[in-house]
Amino acid sequence: MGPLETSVMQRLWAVEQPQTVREVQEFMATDRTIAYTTVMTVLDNLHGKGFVTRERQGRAYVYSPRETREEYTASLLGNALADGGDRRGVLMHFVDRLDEEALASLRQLLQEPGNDPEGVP
Amino acid sequence: MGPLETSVMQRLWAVEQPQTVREVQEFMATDRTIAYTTVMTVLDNLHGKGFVTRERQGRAYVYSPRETREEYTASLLGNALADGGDRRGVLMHFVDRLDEEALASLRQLLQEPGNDPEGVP
DNA sequence: CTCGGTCTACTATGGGACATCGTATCCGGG
DNA sequence: CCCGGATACGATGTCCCATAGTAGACCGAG
Repeated sequence: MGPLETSVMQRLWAVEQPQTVREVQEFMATDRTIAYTTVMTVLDNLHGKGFVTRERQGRAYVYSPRETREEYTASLLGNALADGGDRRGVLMHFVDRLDEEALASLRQLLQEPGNDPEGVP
Repeated sequence: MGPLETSVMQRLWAVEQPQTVREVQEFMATDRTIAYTTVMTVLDNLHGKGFVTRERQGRAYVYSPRETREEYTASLLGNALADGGDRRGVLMHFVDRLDEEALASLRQLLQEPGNDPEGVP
């Protein structure tokens, strides 16, 4: 994903409501100058790549992220881990560089036993 | 990093000894046809980007990876985590998708208290 | 000392992805 | 029916990567 595509995604992630092209464009135009059609193309590309979904609302499309930002980032981590060599070695260096806050989060998340898929009626 | 650059790095990581351009080229030429100068350019680019170091050995350079594959991958994970939104949320989804083996590694790594930097004379 | 082979440095070209936007077309409301 | 806003389509420029040729440097063998 290129930088502009990333900016657009971050905008979609930042607001709750699905956004029209115009809404995204107007927001981005506060920082930089950018044509309506540029934003439209980017959103269309993101849709083609499956990063966002869209739905007609009247005449316009409204765009929403397909995954939350955190889900998406977690996928990136997972993929990198999957083809990055020895997993144990990778994880070792990874935790080595985490700060205390992240370590605390991780420890807690690992304690909660992955709520075993028992009968939860 | 492009696919060819990745292949070259993986070769450097796979062997222990620093490699000359010719050695890398000969290895890659078993799979595909690739010119000596192509491999040279790639190694030179990787050097320019800081992914490999090189040293003169006689007339030729010998190239070595700057980091181990696992260190490099761990950096990728770290960077993704750093600018991928709420870290706790990311980690939650991340561990959710790990298999038992990875979870076991992680649990063990987190138990070992980061050998406190006490006086180790 | 000179020749030839090997190595590097420099340069060039083509493809693909991204950023950028203009024009043409379409459609619903007044 | 016509207008304004929206989309669809396509064109262009740039940058990075893959690919490789050529020229020059250097070293060892006669």
